[in-house]
Amino acid sequence: MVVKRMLYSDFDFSSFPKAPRSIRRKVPSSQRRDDVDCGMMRAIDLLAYVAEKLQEEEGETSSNSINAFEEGYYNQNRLAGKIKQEHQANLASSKSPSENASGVSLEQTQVSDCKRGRGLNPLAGCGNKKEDCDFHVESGGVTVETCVVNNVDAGLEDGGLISLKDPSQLHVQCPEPVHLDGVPNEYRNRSKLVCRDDDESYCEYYKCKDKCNKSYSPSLTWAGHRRAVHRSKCFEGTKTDGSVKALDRKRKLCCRYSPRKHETLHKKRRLSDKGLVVNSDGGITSESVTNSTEKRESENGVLSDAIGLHSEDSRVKFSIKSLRIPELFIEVPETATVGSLKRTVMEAVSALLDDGISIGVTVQGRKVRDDNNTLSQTGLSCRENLGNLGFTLEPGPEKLSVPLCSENPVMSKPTDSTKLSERSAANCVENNSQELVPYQMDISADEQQPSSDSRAMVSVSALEPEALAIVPFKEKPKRTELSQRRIRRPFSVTEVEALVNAVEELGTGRWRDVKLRSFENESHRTYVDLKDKWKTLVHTASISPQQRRGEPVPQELLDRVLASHRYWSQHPPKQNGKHQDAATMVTESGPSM
DNA sequence: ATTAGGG
DNA sequence: CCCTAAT
Repeated sequence: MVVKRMLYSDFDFSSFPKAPRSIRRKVPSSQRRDDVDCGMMRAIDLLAYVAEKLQEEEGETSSNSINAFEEGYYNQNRLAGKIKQEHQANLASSKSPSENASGVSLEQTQVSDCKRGRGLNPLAGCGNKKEDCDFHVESGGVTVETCVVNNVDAGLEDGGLISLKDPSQLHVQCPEPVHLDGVPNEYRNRSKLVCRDDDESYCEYYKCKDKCNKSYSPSLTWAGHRRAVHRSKCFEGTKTDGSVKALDRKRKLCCRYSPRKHETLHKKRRLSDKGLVVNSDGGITSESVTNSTEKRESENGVLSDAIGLHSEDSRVKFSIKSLRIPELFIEVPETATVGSLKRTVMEAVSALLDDGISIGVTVQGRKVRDDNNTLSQTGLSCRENLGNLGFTLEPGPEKLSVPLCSENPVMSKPTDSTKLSERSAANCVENNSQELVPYQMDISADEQQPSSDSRAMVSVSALEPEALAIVPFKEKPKRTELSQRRIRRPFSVTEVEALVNAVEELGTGRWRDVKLRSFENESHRTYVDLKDKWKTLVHTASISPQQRRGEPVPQELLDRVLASHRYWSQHPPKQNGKHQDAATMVTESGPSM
C-alpha cells in the first residue's frame, strides 16, 4: 500500500479548544476497584433514572407532574433491581475479583455513601453537597463528560423495563441539548457524567466539538470484554429542542477513553479499519518509568493561546502561550479522505493529551520534586523569577507498565544503567538525581496583561503549588529524559592539564584512547566531551585573553595546546601504529615554534 | 562504537 | 553540550 507520511512536528496547538479538562479519578484506581459493585449500582441507578426521565419527555406529556418523579424513581428502582441481578450474576461468574475491577465505580464519596447503605436512591450520594458533587459514573475507560445519558440500551422504550444483559452496554451521547425538564435539579446541575471502561485496551481520548460529529467513523468501537460503548454513539447527535441550555457548553469533551492496560500509546496504533496508523512518541522519559505514580488527579487545566503573566500580591498568574504538538507521525493511505485525515490528526492530537501524561515542574532547571513546596519556596513568588518556571512531561501512572517507547530500544530497559552507552551512563551516574533539564516556557514578564480578553487563565495561588501541575503543558520535550541535555560541567584546570598531557602523547583523533588514558574514572567525561574540549581549548588559545571566559586556563597550558594542535595537524597519528612519543613531538615542533 | 565537524 | 554523518 502506498503510504503518505506527514510529520507534524510543529503543529500549533494554540487553537485547541480552551476547555478545562475535567477532574477525574479523584480516587486511585486501587481504591475504586474495591467498590465496584456499589459503584455499579449507583451508576446504573443514575443512568436508569435519567434515561427514564428522558423517555418520559419524549413521549406524550405523560403523567402528572406530581407523580413524575416518583414514577421515574420507581421504574428506576425496577431497573436497578434488574441490573443488580445481572451484575451480580456477572460477578459471580467472574474469575477473580481483580477482573471485576474494570467495572463501574464511583467517586469516593459516593462509594462510601453507598457503603453506608444509602441505598439506590440516585440522589442519596450527593444530597448535601451540590456544588462539588460531580457525578462520575465510571465504567471503565470511556469517560463521557458533560454528556447526558440518553438511553440505556433499547429496552427502555418498553416503559422502563430493561434488555440489559450487559450493564455495561451503555450508550452515551454528546452534550447536545437534551430535554431535562423533570429531572431533579440535583442532576441537572451535575452535567458531568463519566463513563469509563477499563477493560479496553485502547487508549483514546476524544473530543467533540459543539456539535457532535455524526459522520465520525463508526467503525471504531470501544469494546471491552464485557461491555461495549460504541464510539459512534458517542458522537451521535441527540434530538435537540434546545430547551436545555444549562449544560455547560464550554465543555467540549465528549468521550474520554482511558485504558488501564493499554499496550502502548506510543506504538503504532491502528485507529480504524481504514488502516490509519498513528505513531506518537510522547516525551517519555526514563525517570518517568520509575517515578511517576503521583498526581493522578491533576488533569484538568486551561489551554491558552496567549501568554502573559504578572505577579501581584501573593498570587502568581500566568498562561501558556500555546501548546505545540511536538511530533506527530501519521500514516494514511492515499485513498484516505481529507476528512478522515483531519480526524486522524485530531485523534493523534488528542492522544497526546491523554491522561497518561503528567506534568513536571522545574524551577531554574531544577525539578521541583516536593509537591508540598510552595511557589515562593521554590523561588517563584517574584515576578522576575517566573521565567525560571518550566514544565516537563512525564508519563502518567498508566504508562508505567508498558513499553514506553517502542521505537527506541533503550527506552524499554532504562533501568539497567550498566548497559547504557557511555554518554547515557554519565548522566545516570553523575546525576543520580536525574534532574530534568528545564524545558522553559516562553514566558515574558513584559507581555501584555492577559486579562484583557477572553483568553483562558490559570490562576495559581502561591499557597497551592500543586495547582501548577494542573497546567497541561503538553509540549513534548525534544529530548526524552535519557537523552536530556547534560548539565554543564566546566573543565577544571586539572582536567585541562590531563587532557593536554594525553593529547600530547596520543595526538588528536584518538579520543577514546585519551579517555581511557586520563579520564577513565570520570564517567561524565566522554571521549566526545574530550574532543569538544580540545576544540574549545584550541579556540581559546587562539583568541586574546580578554575574550576568554570562564575559569582562566594557564597560558602555559594553552601554549601546549597550540603546539600540540600544530604538531598533530602536520603529523596525523598512524592508524594502527604506536603513538608517537611526546618527546618526539616536542623535538619536532616544540612550543617555541 | 568512534571520529569529525557543525550548531 | 548536542546532533549527525561517516566510518
